[in-house]
Amino acid sequence: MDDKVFSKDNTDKYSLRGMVFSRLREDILSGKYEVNEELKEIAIGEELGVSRTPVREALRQLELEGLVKIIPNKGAYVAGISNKDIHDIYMIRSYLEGLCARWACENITEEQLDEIEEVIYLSDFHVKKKHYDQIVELDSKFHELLYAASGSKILGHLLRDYHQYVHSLRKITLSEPERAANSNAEHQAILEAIRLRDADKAEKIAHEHIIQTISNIHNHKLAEE
Amino acid sequence: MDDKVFSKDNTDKYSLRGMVFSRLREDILSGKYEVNEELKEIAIGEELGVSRTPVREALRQLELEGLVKIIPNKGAYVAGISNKDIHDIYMIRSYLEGLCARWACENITEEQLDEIEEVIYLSDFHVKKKHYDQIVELDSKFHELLYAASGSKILGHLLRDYHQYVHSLRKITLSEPERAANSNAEHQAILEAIRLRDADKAEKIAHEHIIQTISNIHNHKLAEE
DNA sequence: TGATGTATTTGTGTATACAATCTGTTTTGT
DNA sequence: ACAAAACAGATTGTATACACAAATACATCA
Repeated sequence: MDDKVFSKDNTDKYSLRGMVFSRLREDILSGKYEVNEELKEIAIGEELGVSRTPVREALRQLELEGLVKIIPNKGAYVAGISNKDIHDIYMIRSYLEGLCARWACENITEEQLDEIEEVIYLSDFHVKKKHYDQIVELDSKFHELLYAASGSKILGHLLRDYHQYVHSLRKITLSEPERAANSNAEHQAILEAIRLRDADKAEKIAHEHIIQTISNIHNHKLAEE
Repeated sequence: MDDKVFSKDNTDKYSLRGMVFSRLREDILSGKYEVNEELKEIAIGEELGVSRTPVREALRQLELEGLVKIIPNKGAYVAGISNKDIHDIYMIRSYLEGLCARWACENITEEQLDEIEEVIYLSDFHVKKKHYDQIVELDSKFHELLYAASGSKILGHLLRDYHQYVHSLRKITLSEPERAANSNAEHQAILEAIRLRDADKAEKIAHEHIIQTISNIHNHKLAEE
């Protein structure tokens, strides 16, 4: 529900530009637009009931995120992300989450450790009850807390970006019961390693945690088709 | 010289927005603005001789890059990057360049291998002649070719971003003769590993290559102060 | 008929005007 | 004297108007 916690900036729902930005990103990621489809500022503006200005700003930002390709004096086109892109993002994340866990070993406070423990504990409960929405929410929270614990503005920024990027996918991946339980067990293991300040182990487990997620997505995709 | 090669999008010099964007980024990274200094749209517009519109769009994009913090209805403030941020970026890069080298093992073509070899060969020459500008240029080119060889749009995008980010710094780091020579030797080693399709080795060397750069920067910083 | 040049259309690039919002201060009432 | 409210100034948020560039269609000419 409360997406604010995970958004690093004010890019969200507090201005027309933010609205258009989120909306377009959602629509592109969800496949509402064809890849290479032209995004006309006026048309989008009319559809959303705003003028060109917020639309323009949103498009320029989406370009930086790589979801839109802008050709000067010509137009904006949907870039979209392929299955390979998604796979790449997870691979990249696997490395960076590892690094994040490593840094967390050096920087995390007792309070943060407790907070993460609480999240895992709560998540365990919801896994048993099969409350998938809460599980997804708590999974996000776990990673968010880890990002904060890394003590790195840059790394946090980056991981949050990718996290949001694949957010829609994650709802799917975690909705498979066994995976949700395993995932939580892995979170537990990461926490333990960090608590013991075992950087090598924490990095390794966090890394493998994301790799696990990849194979899970892969299975899911196969099952779909 | 030819910066275009490294820019993934048209964010550069082909529009007022692009101009303002590059200019502001440069100015923020080079420390022309104080951290937390307010960036007023009108003032910047007047200084650069453009209206608010391109300035606004540039600021919104810089926010996404993390260089500017925008408080809604209030203003834009310089976020800047600290020495720790730079260190973090290099650490992140060390992992990602490793991954990049790994993927290059799987995807690189013979032509690309030859091209990289040529760059290294040329660079060797300029190192001996102490042509620092060309060395920096070729170093950029080496990495750029590797990014392309990874076959990953996402990873390439990301690494190019960070590469640009620390571009000003890199001019310094490579201008130390021994480092330039060592750096080139490391490039050679990376190339060899990739040619032999030894992913583990390629990843390891590429990773350590960036780590080396970090300690070099560290030394340099110490020498400065 | 085909090619070329021009006019029209469409859409972006930029500038400016106006509305909403925030901040700090002054004023006013107790 | 102090607190709360109202006001003034500045700055951003949005809308609109105009300028420019690109694409297209059509007409003209070889």
